Amino acid sequence: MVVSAALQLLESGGGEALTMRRVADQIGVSASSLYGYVANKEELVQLVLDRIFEDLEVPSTGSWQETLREFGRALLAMYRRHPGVAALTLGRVAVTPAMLPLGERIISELRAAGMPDQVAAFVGDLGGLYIGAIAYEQDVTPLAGQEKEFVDQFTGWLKSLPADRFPNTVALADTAVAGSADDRFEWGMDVIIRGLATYLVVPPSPEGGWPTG
Amino acid sequence: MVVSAALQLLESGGGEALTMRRVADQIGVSASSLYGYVANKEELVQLVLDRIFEDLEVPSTGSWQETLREFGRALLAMYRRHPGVAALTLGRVAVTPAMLPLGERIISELRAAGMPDQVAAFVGDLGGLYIGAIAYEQDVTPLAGQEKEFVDQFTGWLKSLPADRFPNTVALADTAVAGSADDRFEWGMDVIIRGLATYLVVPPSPEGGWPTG
DNA sequence: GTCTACTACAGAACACTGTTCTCGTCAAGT
DNA sequence: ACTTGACGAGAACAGTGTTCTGTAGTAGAC
Repeated sequence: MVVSAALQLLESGGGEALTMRRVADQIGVSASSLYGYVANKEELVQLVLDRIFEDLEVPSTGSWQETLREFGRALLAMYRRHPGVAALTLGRVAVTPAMLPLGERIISELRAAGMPDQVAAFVGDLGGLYIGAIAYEQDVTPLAGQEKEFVDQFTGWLKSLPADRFPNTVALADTAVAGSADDRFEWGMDVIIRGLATYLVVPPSPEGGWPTG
Repeated sequence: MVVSAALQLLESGGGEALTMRRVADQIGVSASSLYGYVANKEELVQLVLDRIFEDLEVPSTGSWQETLREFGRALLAMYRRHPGVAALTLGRVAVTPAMLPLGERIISELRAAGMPDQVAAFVGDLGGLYIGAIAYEQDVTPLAGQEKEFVDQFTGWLKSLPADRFPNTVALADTAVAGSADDRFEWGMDVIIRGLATYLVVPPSPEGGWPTG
């Protein structure tokens, strides 16, 4: 009830809209009465996080690489559906009951593929941080119409730098902003997955390309 | 003047201490008068970020791997010296003038090592996100004395899960929380650096270990 | 039937936040 | 001497999370 109202507020207004008074209004109750349902805002946030991760599941693919990639995409898509949530997961020990089956499946798949235990245990931390940070960044980034103008202005600034002091920065100005946000996200996941692959006890064959799925 | 006061507040009280009224008090001025020095809090934050990145420099090492690693450590150490700053960089297009020489040096080193332009241009984004997210997490995490107790409690919770439904989670409970925060950070950088190495136009020789410096 | 205990809620209040508006003071320029 | 402009203080506004106090209504006990 209260978490549904909170989710609705997040969807329509982002993280700043998640206010005790607004949640109370949403369910037709005074702000002070909210504290009958919930101890404080922190508890409300935890409930929201748990609810949200209930909708996620780890896809069944052939390879652990593709599983990680697909799950990462689903996670990012979920963050995008609920703006403001990424900011809530960062800076919080965001391990809710709903996450347990997800972590279990991923660890299982990684171990089955021959990944050392230490790596399998840490990969959730690394991936969660990366995707959470990306989602947070895109949350707060200037949106829609302004974005292109902003990017152009930023590129222009980089290009206008003195080429003798910043030759590489100037040279790569266009490259740095090339590609969509999705492209950058996919590339980052690629780096991480390629890095993880080097920990396999059965090393991949170098010729024929790296196992990126 | 104002940024020095702001930095002092961050050092002693963390991110929540950075308040316009407190900054004003620190320099012996009323809150409203602060707006004579600074347009708004956002501008003050940008000034703080720029000041902070002035103290950083990219070390000169033999390999690009060691350079990335050393710079990453310096960045994390800087975040730790100034609690609350990591939260400011995340969710903000945190490219200040003081960062330009740093980015230039890193891009230069990567290109010289044979890294494709696209990778060299993106690596700052990926690394900055990862380190910023880690620093933010450690910022907000319960500190000092409580930490060990909290970790033990968390491990206990994981181990108490039904082993038939979460066999891998239970099995790796100890492994997941093993190692210090620094260990986890170093490992994450290792994954990223190993992943980046796979993009080199001159591929590293697989036998003899991966080039992790 | 009456009284009591308890629950759910509302309203006001407190200590904050960023920001703006208005006012006063004081030094420099003409 | 008078004006102008800068500088800063104080109050105020619209918010925030949270707590305290009071007030209905309702269930159960005698």
